[in-house]
Amino acid sequence: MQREKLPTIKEIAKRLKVSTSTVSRALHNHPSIGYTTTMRVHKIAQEIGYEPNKTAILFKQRKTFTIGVLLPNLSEDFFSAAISGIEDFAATKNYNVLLGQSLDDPEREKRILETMKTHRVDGMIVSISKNTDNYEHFEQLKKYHIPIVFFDRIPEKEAINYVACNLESGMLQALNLLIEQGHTRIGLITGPEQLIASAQRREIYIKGLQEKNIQLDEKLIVSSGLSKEENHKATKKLLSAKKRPTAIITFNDYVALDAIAEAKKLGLTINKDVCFVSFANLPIWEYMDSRPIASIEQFPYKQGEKATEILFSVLEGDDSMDEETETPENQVIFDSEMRLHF
Amino acid sequence: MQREKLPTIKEIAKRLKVSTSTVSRALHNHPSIGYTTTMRVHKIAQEIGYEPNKTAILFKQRKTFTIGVLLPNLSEDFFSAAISGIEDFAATKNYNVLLGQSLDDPEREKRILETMKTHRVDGMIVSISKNTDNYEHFEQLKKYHIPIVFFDRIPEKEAINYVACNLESGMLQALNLLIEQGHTRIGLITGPEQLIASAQRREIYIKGLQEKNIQLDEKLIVSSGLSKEENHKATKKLLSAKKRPTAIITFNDYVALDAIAEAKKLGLTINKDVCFVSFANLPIWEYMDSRPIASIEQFPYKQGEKATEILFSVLEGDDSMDEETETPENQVIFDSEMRLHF
DNA sequence: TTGTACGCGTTATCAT
DNA sequence: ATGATAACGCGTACAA
Repeated sequence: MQREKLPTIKEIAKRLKVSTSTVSRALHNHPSIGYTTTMRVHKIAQEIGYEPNKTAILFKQRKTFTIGVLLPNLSEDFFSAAISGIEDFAATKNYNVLLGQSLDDPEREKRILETMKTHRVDGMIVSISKNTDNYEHFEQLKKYHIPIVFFDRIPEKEAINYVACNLESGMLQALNLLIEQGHTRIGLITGPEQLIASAQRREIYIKGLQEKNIQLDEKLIVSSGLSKEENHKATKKLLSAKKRPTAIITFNDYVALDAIAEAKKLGLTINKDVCFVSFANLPIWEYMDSRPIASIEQFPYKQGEKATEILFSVLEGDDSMDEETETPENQVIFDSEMRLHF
Repeated sequence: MQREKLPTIKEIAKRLKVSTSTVSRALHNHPSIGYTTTMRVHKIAQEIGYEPNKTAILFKQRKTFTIGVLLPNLSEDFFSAAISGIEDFAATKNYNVLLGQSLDDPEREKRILETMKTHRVDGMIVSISKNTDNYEHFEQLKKYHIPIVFFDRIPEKEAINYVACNLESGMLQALNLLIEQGHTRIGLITGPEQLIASAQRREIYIKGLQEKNIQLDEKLIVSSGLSKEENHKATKKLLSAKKRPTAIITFNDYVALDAIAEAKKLGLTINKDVCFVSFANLPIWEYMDSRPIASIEQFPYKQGEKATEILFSVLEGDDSMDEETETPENQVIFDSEMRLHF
């Protein structure tokens, strides 16, 4: 079971007939150790291929120099971009990234959190699963002094650190664009009712229309469970109405893909009979002819990076008052931006 | 610097006025400990929220229950699928996944390997960077008894564990399909010369044509540095020749995207004037009208999963003879398969 | 059935 | 300038 022994400072000490403390200090170039001794230690260390045993150090220091990242999945472009941001930032601090995908399964999420906890990660960055409705397991971590920074999919709680993206700015830009282009019947495909993100989109949509004095038509708002079938259904519902919308804002890019496919199937020409605006920004859009006229960019890389930055500021801050680390600076909201595709 | 102290078995021992060993055994439900004692220990442990300190255990056991994963990037769909396979399998063994992206930068690759080593991961799964030409840093790990399983992008060495995908089966299927459909002038866009993958594709291409008695035209083989510009250039070179090919096999999906865009720009109709076959299989193809007629599927998820399985078989195997763990079973090659898109 | 003592590799503290 | 020793938290061989 036990793995082979690797060279330790003891070994070096024995060979040089000095004490382990001398070796330890020499290796850290402590000024109190004589030049020659220091040199000899380094030389032997080199020769026998000594590497400090981090597990021992971590154990002693009660730190792991590892941050846990828990997110729904890596297949979505959004999250793989986010983790790049996280990893890049963590690398600058010589931290490692322990990865877990919840796959939007609350049970899996809980299990992963559990292993992260027992592995004593120094902190966590979390984007919660779609179906999570209780946050007890996150509270748990607080007891163990493991700070969490949530990003993008954040729980509805007060005292948390988070990074998110404000959809309003981008969505209003998009609405204005559509209205300027003469669209008056603008549809909205939101996600499942229980998702905050769905409610948000709906509210901003309504607000935006009001600002421009456009009469709200409840029939132009439909929701989808986000499966392919439901996306198709939602689109069909919108587009086969008597007074069909000439533009549709979709919950995200994956919905947009299905919606565009469905619109084509219904014989409509994209960007002529009907055009789309979508949240997030698949890098692949530029290769597609039938694409939304605009995306609402939510900066996944930037979000990941910022979340990590916040996590480190908490980690490096006073541990003494770690009950209340959630200051305004630890709650960051980026503004989304509309990006034109044509 | 030091983090707050968490409950330990000492604490429990003190409260119950028993020895730490009793507590330790009770927590493991050791049969030698009396029922009441065991119960009392569990109760207190529960109350004060005791969690075994894994870092201490790992330190003692010289194991970390963590595998390191080093791959070029997570933006490519191929790798994010692969890591899902890895993570899923690792989870079944209660192992964690430490992640590192080389971004195809050999220096970064080296650094990541270094941190993985000092963090004493139990094993590694690696897909090497595009530009790596020396494998010393991998040899290093062997000294520290950290087994490596390579996948997909594997070094040209004998004694290694690996999982890869044999392109031949899929590519021959694709060639045959094209030939059956009447294509005789079939172009090939390979990658940079120094990549093994490029040579492979070239060889199989030539072999496939020979088998069907089709005269090889060297002009139909071009290589690209895989940047967007080079992809466009390579495509242009093929398609603007006097006797242009009616079908093109591209190095991968990203090349295909650029090639298709370029073909359109040249006024050609995809799948009529010219059609494409590509390696890998972007899930998004189905949403695109202008897509390759077929993909050569390389099963990233399966590769990741299998690589992890092999890693565990090595980890669980005899440590005694760890010089030569590379047995035939540890060198797995999947057959690629052609998948039609229409 | 329970307790004592030791070791894992390192560093910090207190001597010398 | 260097050495001896304790401590981090846990598991376990050996004693009682």
